[in-house]
Amino acid sequence: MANPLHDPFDLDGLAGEADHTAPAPRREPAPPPPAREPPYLAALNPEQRRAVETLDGPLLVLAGAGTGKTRVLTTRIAHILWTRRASPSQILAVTFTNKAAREMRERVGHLVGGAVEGMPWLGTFHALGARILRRHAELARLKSNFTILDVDDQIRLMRQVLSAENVDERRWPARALAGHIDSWKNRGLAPDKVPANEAQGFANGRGIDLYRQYQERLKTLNATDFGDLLLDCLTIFQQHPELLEDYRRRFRYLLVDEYQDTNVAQYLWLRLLAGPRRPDGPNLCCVGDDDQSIYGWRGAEVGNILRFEKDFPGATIIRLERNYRSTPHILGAASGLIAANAGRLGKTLRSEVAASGEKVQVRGVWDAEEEARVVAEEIENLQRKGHRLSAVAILVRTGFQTRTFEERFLSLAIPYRMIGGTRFYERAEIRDAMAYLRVVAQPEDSLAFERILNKPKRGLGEATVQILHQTSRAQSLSLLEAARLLSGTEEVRPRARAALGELVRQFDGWRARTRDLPHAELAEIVLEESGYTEMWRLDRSAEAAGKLDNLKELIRAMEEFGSLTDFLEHVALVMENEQADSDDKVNLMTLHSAKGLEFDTVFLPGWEEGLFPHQRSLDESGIAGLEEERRLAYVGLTRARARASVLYAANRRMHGLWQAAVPSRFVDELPADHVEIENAPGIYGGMGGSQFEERPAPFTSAYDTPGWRRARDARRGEPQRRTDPRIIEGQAELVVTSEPTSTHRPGERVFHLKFGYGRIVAVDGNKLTVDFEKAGTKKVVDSFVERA
DNA sequence: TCGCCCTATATAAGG
DNA sequence: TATAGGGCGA
Repeated sequence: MANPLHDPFDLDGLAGEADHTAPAPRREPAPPPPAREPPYLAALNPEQRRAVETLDGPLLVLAGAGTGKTRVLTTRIAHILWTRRASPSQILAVTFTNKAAREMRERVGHLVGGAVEGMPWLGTFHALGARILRRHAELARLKSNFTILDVDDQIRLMRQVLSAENVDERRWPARALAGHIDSWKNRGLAPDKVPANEAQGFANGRGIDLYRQYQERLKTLNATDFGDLLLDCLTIFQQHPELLEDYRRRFRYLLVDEYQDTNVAQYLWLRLLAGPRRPDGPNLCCVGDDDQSIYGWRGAEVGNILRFEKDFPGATIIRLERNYRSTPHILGAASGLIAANAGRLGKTLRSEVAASGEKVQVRGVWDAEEEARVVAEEIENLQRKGHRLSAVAILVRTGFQTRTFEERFLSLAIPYRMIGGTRFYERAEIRDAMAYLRVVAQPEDSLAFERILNKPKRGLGEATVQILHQTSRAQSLSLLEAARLLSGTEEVRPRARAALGELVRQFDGWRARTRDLPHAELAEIVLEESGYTEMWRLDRSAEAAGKLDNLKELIRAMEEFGSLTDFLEHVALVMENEQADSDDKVNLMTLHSAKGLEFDTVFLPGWEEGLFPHQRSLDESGIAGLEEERRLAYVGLTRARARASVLYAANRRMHGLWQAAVPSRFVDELPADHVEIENAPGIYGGMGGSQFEERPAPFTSAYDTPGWRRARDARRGEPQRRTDPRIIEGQAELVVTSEPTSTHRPGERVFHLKFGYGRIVAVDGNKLTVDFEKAGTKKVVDSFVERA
């Protein structure tokens, strides 16, 4: 292999590059651009056009929802190519999701007439990070065929580290450590850079040490996690400036999508690649919308976009404020809502849609079942009027909310599709199959080896695994090599010894055949000979058939790739198995996965305090969390072209407990001019008239939100009181704390809003087990019952 | 070593 | 409520 320090771009394997010849810094005079005005410019509005034509210097495009952000990005790339400012391989274009990358590639291809195979540097942060890291793997103590571990593997590896260090896993769960490490990596912090005081809370201050050990284990496994794909790049760039310089000269244009979602590591990565501003340095263009920053919880820093002018002096800022998607009412409602957030760059979206359209519908319902019933009914009405189901979406805050809708749709035979759910490559059987292939491709992948060691059952249990680990640690061997060693010694029982020997022999055989067999065929042989498929064939359970189908699908998917390595890379970085689903179905997904999409009709259920804004968000991040939730609401509303419908339920079952719910403060923040309120009769008034007033005092004050006040006032027939949206309650008030112990005693007769009268059977903290007269025995939280 | 049962736990999500 | 992981008995 060529020395990557001196000739990193030679490994590209790209044919037909314009600049293959000159490694030295140079900027040849560009050939004159074609005289004729490019056809794509005519399709742009003046601001978009300026964003496309401002090619020199840092540029921030603040693109509000529905203002043609992707069009600007893709047209800009086309324009760079058209004006001969750079060849395709000199443009770095980075996105967050594979979907966005794919769309960008397609649209650029469409604009420049097909040939964009030459854009090797268009992809997600992680894909591009992996690409760079594979070229310089040895600088990060890796081999270029390193494995990219998924979250599942990460946790298992951390468990191993924790148990090796005798850390009590019940007290310090691996998940929590994973969380810490992830957030350090998101902030670009290698173990030696983590501030000492930060890990105090974990395992008696051993957090950083555990982080270091985890990194060591990764290196011995020749593996990285997702965070390393960027973090290792940062380290390499910092330690090898000449190499960074090569990349800076290489990339004449940098384009970044969804800049508001970048975390610190991504920001540093971009800054390093952009370098100081200079004539031969790259030109950076970031596109984003601070109002759509909804990934703070996974490390995104809105600050990055807010700080752009400071970070890149002399930056041009262009606002795209013409919205081509939503009607004025929908846009008015969304704008009014988001105005309650402080610390925005500020945009005034104007609707370019002629029809004023319907107002945003706001509707209170009794519970989730009614919510689903109402939505399904409206969808059927739309369908009767000739609307397509695929133009309808239901956007929920949390995953569990989809269940009620699914049940309703199933019983009414309304076709629907779940977007986001469990992904193909996360299924257990797919992971197992992948683990076999990973060991074939990379025998040092001991995590994969351990995963399939006893799948199917080979009589290799806990005891054998322990000995394998000891041997592997003592002799610095991979688990596979440890197994090879142990299969020839007396250290394990004869049965296990034979099984180990057989497994090692099989892997040797499969590995030997990688060269002369197509990889999909080899995979079939591996799964067959290992007995893995047989295991599922013999399985009598209901899921077994589906799992076999999935395995077939896996083989089919493999056929589309050039090699086993390519396929493994794809799975690690893409996770989803693309399925073209053009059928006419209702779309069901979380608000997070709806970003970037649009629909004629959007239903937004579950606008209740605690669910949306989500309690956890408020507890963990206070006002910042609330503002992020509000941005999420903004994203939800702005998905709608013609119709948006907000719903909230008076009662919701969460974690198996019934909770009385109050309307979200966001409901109250929607400007009255743009909404039409339609409360189902009796939701916040009829029933007994006591559910708001006769609560214990601490509960009432905790729920003193605008939405709650509105519901209460509406009930009293008083005029609605609008609170100044800029005044946000202090964090303490946002936290709903349930009383730790109940004042209720077994034997008491109580009344519950949903279940009626009953007698307390047991008291556990604030949870009561109540034997209801009509509803049977239920567990409820004490604040939802009153003494009868 | 396997399998069952109990209990603790977590509910946002992409690469 | 649903599930996953740990503990314990056969």
